[in-house]
Amino acid sequence: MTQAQTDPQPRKMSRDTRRAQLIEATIETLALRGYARTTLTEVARTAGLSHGLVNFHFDTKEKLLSETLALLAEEYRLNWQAYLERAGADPAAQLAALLLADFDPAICTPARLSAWCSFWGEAQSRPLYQAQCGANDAAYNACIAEICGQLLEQGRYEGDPARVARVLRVTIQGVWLDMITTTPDYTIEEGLATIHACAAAFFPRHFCAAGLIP
Amino acid sequence: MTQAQTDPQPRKMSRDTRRAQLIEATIETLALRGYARTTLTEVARTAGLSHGLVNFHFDTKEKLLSETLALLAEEYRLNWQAYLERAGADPAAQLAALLLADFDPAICTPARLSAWCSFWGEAQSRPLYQAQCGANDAAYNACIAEICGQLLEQGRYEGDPARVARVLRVTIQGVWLDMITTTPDYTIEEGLATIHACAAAFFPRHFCAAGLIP
DNA sequence: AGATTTTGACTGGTCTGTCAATCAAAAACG
DNA sequence: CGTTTTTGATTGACAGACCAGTCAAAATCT
Repeated sequence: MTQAQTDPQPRKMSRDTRRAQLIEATIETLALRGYARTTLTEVARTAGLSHGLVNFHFDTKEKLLSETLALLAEEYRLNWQAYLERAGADPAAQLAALLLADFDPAICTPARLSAWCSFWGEAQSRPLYQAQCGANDAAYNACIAEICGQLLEQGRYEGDPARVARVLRVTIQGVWLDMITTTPDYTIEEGLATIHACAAAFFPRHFCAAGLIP
Repeated sequence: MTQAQTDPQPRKMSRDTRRAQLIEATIETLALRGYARTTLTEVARTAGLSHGLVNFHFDTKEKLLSETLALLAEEYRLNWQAYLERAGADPAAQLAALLLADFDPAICTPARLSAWCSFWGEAQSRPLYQAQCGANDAAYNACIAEICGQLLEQGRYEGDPARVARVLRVTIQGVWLDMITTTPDYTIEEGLATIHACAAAFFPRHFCAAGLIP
């Protein structure tokens, strides 16, 4: 977060450090003010820097926003892939890991959720969204569909893998949206419970309201 | 849609007609350009009018957007309540009606979905969203939770009514988001099939992939 | 000293909201 | 019924504010 205002920050920092700092400030500003009122001056002030620096490091506002979205997409991808890797080979455990991943406290913060929502809401940024997230989204979809397919087969459940996978995915997205738009007090636990209820409906012998059945 | 540009529109029209016309143009503009790039001039041009008229009829841009959201919220509420009324007293039929309602071609248009998304994404408009939609959302939630409760009991299903209801609701929202953000070609039928798959998972003796079981 | 980062004033452009003038329909009048 | 007046919708030019991007100068580092 901002160590702004009263800081004797080292004047010169590595390019990457400054860029990361500005991107983080962009996420915060998107969350706090929304896409429409996110100005370079506001981003710079949140980072405790002057607005000229934004153009120095990113050339244009568009590139700043583009790289912000790229960062969000990349950290999202790394997160679920890490969870998946730790889950082993069992499809039920893999699915449980994927569901947990999206509620990891590093990913599922108010600021990041709001920032995502800002990008979704901005029609202008939809081609940008496709460019930055299309490949990742496709990989995620293929992955969760594959896992659901295995689990359906293993548990002799009925259902179309692609549709079950899509329900799980959009339920997560819908819960995310809920966490942003509804009045405060929607905890990560409640979000997880909702998605686990959904998983339990499709895979009652593998999931319950509390999550994966051991 | 716009009969703009080449029109010999009657010069004087009723206040309400013009206001409705401008609100419709606002929805289109939000969908096409996003919240951030929605300007009064653009709205007016879409409506085939001069931009001075917007301020004449709505005073400020903020009020225009506020009334646009109010219209969306109201037509949404009227729609699901009408579906519900036609459904009779059976909870399964009521739930089927609620699910269908959100994919009614009058509600579920690209422009309207995008406009909703614009409002969700704009942090600034979140208090406005609560003010305009909070009561409606609460009524909807209470309604679908009640119906799910009845259906759970009637069918001797297991599950928490509030959570089942929330899964269904956020799945609809998630599908809506999908229909906007993913590359084209996501039909209403596919959306309905997804939500029906979800309902079938919770209520397998009442719903199947094709919808309500007769 | 030379290289690089950082600042903040400045510019050109865009947007919102205002307003005086215009215009068409309705009302009042002869 | 034709003419004039009134009403109120409509227009487009304009002012004030704000913002992205530029740049010369300053600060800092090597």
